[in-house]
Amino acid sequence: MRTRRAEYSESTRQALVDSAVDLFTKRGYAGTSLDEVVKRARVTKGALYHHFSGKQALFEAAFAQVETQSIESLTAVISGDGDPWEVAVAGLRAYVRKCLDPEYQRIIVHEAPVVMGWERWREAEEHFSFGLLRSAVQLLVDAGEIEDLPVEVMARLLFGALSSGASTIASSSDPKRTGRDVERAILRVLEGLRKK
Amino acid sequence: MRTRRAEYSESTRQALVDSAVDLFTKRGYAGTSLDEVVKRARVTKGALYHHFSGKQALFEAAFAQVETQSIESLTAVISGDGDPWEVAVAGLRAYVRKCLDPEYQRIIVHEAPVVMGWERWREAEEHFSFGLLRSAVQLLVDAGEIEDLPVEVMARLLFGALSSGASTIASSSDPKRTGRDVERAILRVLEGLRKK
DNA sequence: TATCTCACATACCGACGGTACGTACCGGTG
DNA sequence: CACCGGTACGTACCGTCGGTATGTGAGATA
Repeated sequence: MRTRRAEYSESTRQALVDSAVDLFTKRGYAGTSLDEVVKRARVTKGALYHHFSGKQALFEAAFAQVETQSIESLTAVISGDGDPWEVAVAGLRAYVRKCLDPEYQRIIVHEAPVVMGWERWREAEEHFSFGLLRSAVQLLVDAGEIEDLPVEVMARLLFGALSSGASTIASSSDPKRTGRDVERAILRVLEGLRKK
Repeated sequence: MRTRRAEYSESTRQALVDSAVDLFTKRGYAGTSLDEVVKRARVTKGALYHHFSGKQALFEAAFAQVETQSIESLTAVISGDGDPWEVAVAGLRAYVRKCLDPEYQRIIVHEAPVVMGWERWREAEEHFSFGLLRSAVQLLVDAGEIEDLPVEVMARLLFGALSSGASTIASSSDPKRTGRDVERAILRVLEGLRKK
């Protein structure tokens, strides 16, 4: 049953999350006040605390929204069932591009581990970007394309390297050039792991 | 001229920084109140705001202290002038060990980029751990040990991978095993970049 | 229509970062 | 030795912000 009240409620919740994503991206978690969030969403703190248990919960909702959108755009790239190596390379490129999105970079890469705590962040990432990356690495190992080092660890290292690379690109004075360098370096590292 | 007054003052400042390092490590930046810091240092906020312009400045002092200690222990490892490759490997091992130190991991790796802002963190790191790592990479390239990809980018990627790897080890249920896996994986990546 | 419920709004509290101002003590000067 | 200037704090207070308790009105229910 889809009542009108429920629609209003969902709309309010969505407005709060959108506002949160926007402000957390611009000013960070600590720099964003809930008063600002509710003001931009044209509601009050009563609404916020009705939908979320607190600031942390609101952040996690913003986190989930950004990650969900990312997953959608990434799976579209990966779902093609061509040569595993080609697919993996395309996925890498797509992920680096994603990391350059301000929302993703600020909320997911930089703030989330601190705000949610590294342990909880890691757990949440299992179902999102990191989970996807690990499956990709697993595919490459299964296909015999790269050495079969422990997948979990390999994925972690790659994840860290990619995030760091994306941050470097984003704050570079010549993003285009740095972007090419990062891509080439990552590909070169993968080539180094490739079985002949 | 080393007056007694200056010694007292320096001692007070040091007590504040030590207290800050300890509390920031245990509870993080946001979770640490300045009242706690000054209480543990057995002074008041007046003293704190005499020595530091605010909470951020106190954090940066803590950051500098932890990094300075790290630099000292790392340069000791690297300063040996043996085979560049051996020195680099020893340096990598030493850095991963450093990342497992709670103070370093929490303050430098996790909190600093968020608290100081990524840009400022990057700038500060030029004179500390990252600067050291980049020189090490530069040495390997100059010695013709690895491919001469852009050093800056390579160092960034390696830095991110190492930090991520260290976090993985620290939160692993079997740190010893994970530690070995991370070391092996990193070395394997470097081998892949090695010129034949 | 009467009632109930829930999705908010309003008013308020305590904690915390930061500031203004007071003060005691050290170190130099006549 | 008396005096004085400045440094190194301590104390009292303010504004902001996250969180809570309670009121209320529109929409669902019978």
